[in-house]
Amino acid sequence: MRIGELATSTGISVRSLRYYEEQDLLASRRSPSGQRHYPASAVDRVRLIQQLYAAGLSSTSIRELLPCVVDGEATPELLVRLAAERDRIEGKIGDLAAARDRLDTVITHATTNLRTGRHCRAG
Amino acid sequence: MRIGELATSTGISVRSLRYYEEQDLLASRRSPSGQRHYPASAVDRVRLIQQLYAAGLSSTSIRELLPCVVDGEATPELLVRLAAERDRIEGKIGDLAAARDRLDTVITHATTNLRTGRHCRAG
DNA sequence: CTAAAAGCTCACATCGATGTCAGAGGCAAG
DNA sequence: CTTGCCTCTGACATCGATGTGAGCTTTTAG
Repeated sequence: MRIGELATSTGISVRSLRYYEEQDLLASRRSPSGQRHYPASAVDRVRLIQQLYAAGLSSTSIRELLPCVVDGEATPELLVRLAAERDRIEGKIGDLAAARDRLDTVITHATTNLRTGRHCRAG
Repeated sequence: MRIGELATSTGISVRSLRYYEEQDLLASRRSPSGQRHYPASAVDRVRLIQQLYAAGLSSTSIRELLPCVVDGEATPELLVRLAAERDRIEGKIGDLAAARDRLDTVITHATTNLRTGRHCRAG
């Protein structure tokens, strides 16, 4: 498939797909005229890339780790990097959960206040 | 306390504290010579700001929501914004958990492969 | 008093993924 | 052939929190 179709079927912009290629995250065959062509498997690959981006990995990290994530095999050094990213993500989950809990408390409290007739500017 | 002390006791740079003030997130009294002075409670406030930043809120969102988070009271509109942020955070937690699980799977798999003598470049 | 340390403002730099625009070429349908 | 849509490269713009440096004033320690 060509880049436009990959874009629509993944929800990722054409610009980003070209950027992924530039970052060596996503390969493409080129037609004689220079247009990019992708196998059907590219859809999953793009989704995986997006998942890792969403998890806060940089292009560099994804480039290094993606082969292992796809293959399920890694050198000891890469295993260390994988574990480090995993721990970073775990830590971030904890931070987010704490913030969520804080907001939940506020929401509960504020809702109760509203129900009992008080609001922000009232005493 | 002055800005340097607040910086060291929160681990936030002086630059960032001034930025928080510029963003109306953190107030200060000024001495006659113009130096910022903070009450002891500023430490907690800065930590709260950081927590919200870490949860992905923008300065604008924090500015709007911070009073409510501190007071525990909110107008119905703010309650909607609070809930929206909460849901966004919740979604992000889900994304991160999925990525973490993916990495965990890879780590487990790769570790097993290593133990049984295989590695990245072997068949 | 003096020198170091800390504070002030202003302004410009950074990073990274993505948006956007320009100009040119490719390709299918009329 | 032409029209319209897709694609190409290359370059510049963006956003937001923070870094950094200059030049100057205030505070503190000796």
